[in-house]
Formats: sequence, structure tokens, C-alpha cells
Amino acid sequence: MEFSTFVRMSFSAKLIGWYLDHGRELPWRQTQDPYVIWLSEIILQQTRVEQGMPYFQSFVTTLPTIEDFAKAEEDVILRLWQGLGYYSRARNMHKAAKMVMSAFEGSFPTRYEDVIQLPGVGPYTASAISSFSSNEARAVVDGNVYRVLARVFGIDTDTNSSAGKKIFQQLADELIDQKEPGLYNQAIMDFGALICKPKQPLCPTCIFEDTCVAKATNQIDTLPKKIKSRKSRNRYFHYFILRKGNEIMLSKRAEGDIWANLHEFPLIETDEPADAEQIRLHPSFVAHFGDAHPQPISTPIKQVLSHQNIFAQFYQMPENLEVRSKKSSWFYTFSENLDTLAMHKLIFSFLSRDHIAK
DNA sequence: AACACGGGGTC
DNA sequence: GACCCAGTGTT
Repeated sequence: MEFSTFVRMSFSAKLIGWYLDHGRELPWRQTQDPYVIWLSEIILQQTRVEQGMPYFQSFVTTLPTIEDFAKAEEDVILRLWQGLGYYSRARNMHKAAKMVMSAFEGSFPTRYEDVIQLPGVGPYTASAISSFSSNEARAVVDGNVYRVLARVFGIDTDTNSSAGKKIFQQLADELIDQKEPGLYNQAIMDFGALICKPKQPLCPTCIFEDTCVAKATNQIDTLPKKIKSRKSRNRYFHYFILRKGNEIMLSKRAEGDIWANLHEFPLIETDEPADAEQIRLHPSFVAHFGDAHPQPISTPIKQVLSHQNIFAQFYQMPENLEVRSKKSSWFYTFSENLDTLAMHKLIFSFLSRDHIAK
């Protein structure tokens, strides 16, 4: 097409034109089934496409319908989710699936006002589901959209302030293609992911290079702006490996903290680093294990989370140790069950390093 | 408005 | 180490 024509094309027309030529082919784009789209969108919250892809495949295969999802045990959902992080997404999905069965008679909603009622579905996800499944004109605003709009239009408002959220949503609502909202939403996100990347964006091939404010004013590296989050705290986890015959002691974490409802080993947490001798004398350790000697296994593992640094030390406990008092969350299970129980990364990566023989 | 909530990739 | 990722829920 003529260059002068292209310059005069609308923002959305340029984007859709670019997308039809250069967009990615992703499995969840082959369907309009709101259930399948919902699966993909929840999985992709704060998660890269490449990381979410195998999880999407296993969810679709294992739980092909919303009814399958609603009827599954939460532990099954969490096991499928194992390793993806932000596990409240999985727990909320289970609640949402049950809500679809009861409040929507098993038919997954497609309207924005309906889907946003579901737990785990906010403005972004409701816009995505409604625009992709029924072409409702709701503009998605995700990390990609913040970046593209902030740069092209030179907006320096913090994207995570309430003012910023409002401004970017309003602009997105004005820019969305009213005829092809679903296509437009896919297009702007792909464009942000492939061209207008966070680092080293591909400005020379960008369809907005001639009009991009950030490019013209040398702000590519400073936009979008964002309020910085606070730094992490340190936590020290001491895990105890207790075995009795073919069984091993596990614990299920409670709600209200990281890794809610996931399995791990019996744990003592300290605010400061502690060595084996300090742990042996810890009141809680004595209450549970008496005068037993915990044997440290290798060196501590550091696990970095968004707001926490976890330092985990694993201890081998004497074989067939009789535990004095057992927390209600503790239980013995056969080692082969480790394949089916949902655990967090610290635990399954420890297990996979062959420290535990099955 | 500020913070919690995972795990992995990039520079 | 800092920042980001197809964000949402709670306080």
C-alpha cells in the first residue's frame, strides 16, 4: 500500500493490518469457546505465553469442559497448576467453575458484565473473554497495552496508579476497533509482545515509528512509568524429612500465606537464619520431635518470590522416629502419592534432585 | 493507595 | 539485581 495512505490510517487499522500479517498462531486463538478462552486468559495472567502453553494444553486435555472443571477435586486442579505460581488463580478458577454450573446453568458466560462476576476475572480478563468469544467491544489493558500506548502517545502517568489505570483504559476504549474488537485486542497485545517490547523494542520495523512520541522525544527506555514496589523480606524455612517404612510425612499449607493449600514437609519457620543446633533446641522442634537430631541435607536453597526471599534448609530425621505431637495439617502418606499431590516449587525441585528415594 | 501473591526470562 | 510477564483480590 501507498506510504501516505498508511500514515493516515487509524491506529486500530494499522494494528489489525500488522496483526493479520505478523500475529502469532496460538492454540487458544483457534476457538470461540469462552471456557477455553477463560482457561488461557487466567493461565496467562502475569505469565509468559511460552511458560503457560504446556499448562493450557494439559488443562484442555484433562478437563475439556466447564463441568469437568467444576467436578474436579481442588487438589487435582492445584496439581495441574503445580509450578505455575500465583496459585490463587487455580483456587479462584475452581470457585468460578462451580459458579458457572450453578448461576449460569453450566453455560459459560460471554458478556463482560457476567464474566467479571466470576472470581479471578477482573477488567482485563473480562474484556478478553467477551471480545474474543462474542466480539463485545471491550478494550483489554494489560502490560503490553500500557507499554504501546504510553510510548506511542507519550503518556508518562504511572500505569499502576489509579489515575494511570483510568487514563489508559479510557484511551484504550477510544482506540478499540468497533467492528473488530476481538481482532484489535489480539493485535495490540501481540504488537506489544513482539515489536514494542520492554527492552530493545524493534523501532526500525515499527508501524508507528513516524508518529511515536516516545521515539521522537527519546523516552523509549523510560516509558511506561510505574510506581516501584517495595523490597522483599527474608524468611527462613526448616523442613523435616520424616519417614516410617514406605510412608513419608507431609503437611498441607493453610490459607492466608504463600502456597496456600499446597503440600510440603513439616516446617519450622524462623525470622533469622538458624543452624541445626539452634533448630534442635527450638521449642517447637522439641515439642514435636523431642531430643531427636536433625541432619542437614546439603546447603540451603534460596527461592526468590515477588515479595519474599525464602531460604529453605532440609533436614533428614531419624528413620521411624515417633513424633510426640503432630500438627493437624501433618499426615503420613505413601511415597508413590508424591506423584499426585500438589506441591510448590521448593518441594518438587527438592524431590526431583533425587533426595527422596521412592 | 499499597500490598500480597510465584516462577521464570532478560539484560 | 532490577524489571517484566495476556492481573486480581484484599486491606
